[in-house]
Amino acid sequence: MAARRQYEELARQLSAIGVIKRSLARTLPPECPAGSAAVLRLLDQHGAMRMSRLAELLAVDMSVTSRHVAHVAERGWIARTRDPDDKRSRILALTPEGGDKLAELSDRYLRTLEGCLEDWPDEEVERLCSLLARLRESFGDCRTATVRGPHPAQHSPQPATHTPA
Amino acid sequence: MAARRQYEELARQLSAIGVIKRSLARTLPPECPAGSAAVLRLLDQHGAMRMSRLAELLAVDMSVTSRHVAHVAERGWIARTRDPDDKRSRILALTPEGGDKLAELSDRYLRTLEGCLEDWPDEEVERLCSLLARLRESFGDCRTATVRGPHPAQHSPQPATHTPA
DNA sequence: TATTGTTATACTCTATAACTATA
DNA sequence: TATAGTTATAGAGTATAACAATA
Repeated sequence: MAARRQYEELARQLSAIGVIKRSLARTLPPECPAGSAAVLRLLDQHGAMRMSRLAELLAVDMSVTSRHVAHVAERGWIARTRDPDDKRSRILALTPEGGDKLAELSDRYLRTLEGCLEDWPDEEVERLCSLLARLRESFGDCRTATVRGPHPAQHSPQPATHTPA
Repeated sequence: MAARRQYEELARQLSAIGVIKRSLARTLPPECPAGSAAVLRLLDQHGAMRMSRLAELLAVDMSVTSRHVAHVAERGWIARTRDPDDKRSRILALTPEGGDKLAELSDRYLRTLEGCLEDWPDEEVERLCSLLARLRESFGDCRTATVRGPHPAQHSPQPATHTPA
């Protein structure tokens, strides 16, 4: 259990990560913003899946997922087919064009990352990854146990417990 | 220099941090969203300063800073006074009311963080903080050296080199 | 009735560009 | 002419709620 001072520092660091994400997002072409890229990446990594599963991996609401998916589907980067076993569901799969797009994106994105972190030793990158993964786990686990405090607007029992990517 | 696989993993982790930030942001009262809270926090931490300095610490454009500042100023949480030495500038300072508000926010925010990370040893929190700080440094340093790639819409020479909080 | 997904609406955060006022 | 800051506008991302189709 760390000191409050450390949590303050962590809060500062977390709130400042935005600048990095925006920096990386700027490497993406205008027709494929970050949300769309994430959809392509997850479908490539995990294979075909349904909306609900994708929403879980993205860790956002399904309504948001639906919009991202519509965007990439309109451009032919993914295919949506009805699930024969449950006609409410749609199965999402990366198309060859989507695969090409993803390769192109990843190349630019990862080269930028490499460029910025070229002087980082392997182990540091590894360590950062695993600490971030663990951070997400810790947050996922305590999702229901939100601090109840003095101010009223509290959405008490949190919705579904996402367990993202 | 790490392997591409590691950068892919880091990219995944970075893109998934959003869920944590949103989780923490939900602890804030509606009248003081994250942007406003960040302004209060930085003025408390660094003392009075001008807009341009605050924009640098927030690592966002000054136009964005201006709006956040207007929001907290309207509520009496900060005071804006003209700089007598340069009447274009305005000096921003936390008011007592702003200090109270910040204390209230921080309490909720940090208790949530503590709750989620209660099983983390000190050193892990420390390590995560310093890796994140270093990540921001690495990105700040390579800000001008963006990868030039196949797609045209490249805002070549990046704007000012922010060196945030 | 419950679940899967879509759409409408609203809000936050951000950047670019045009503008005002000082320097 | 250049700089500090503001405002107008536009775009991305998100959530909530109402809805349609299916289970």
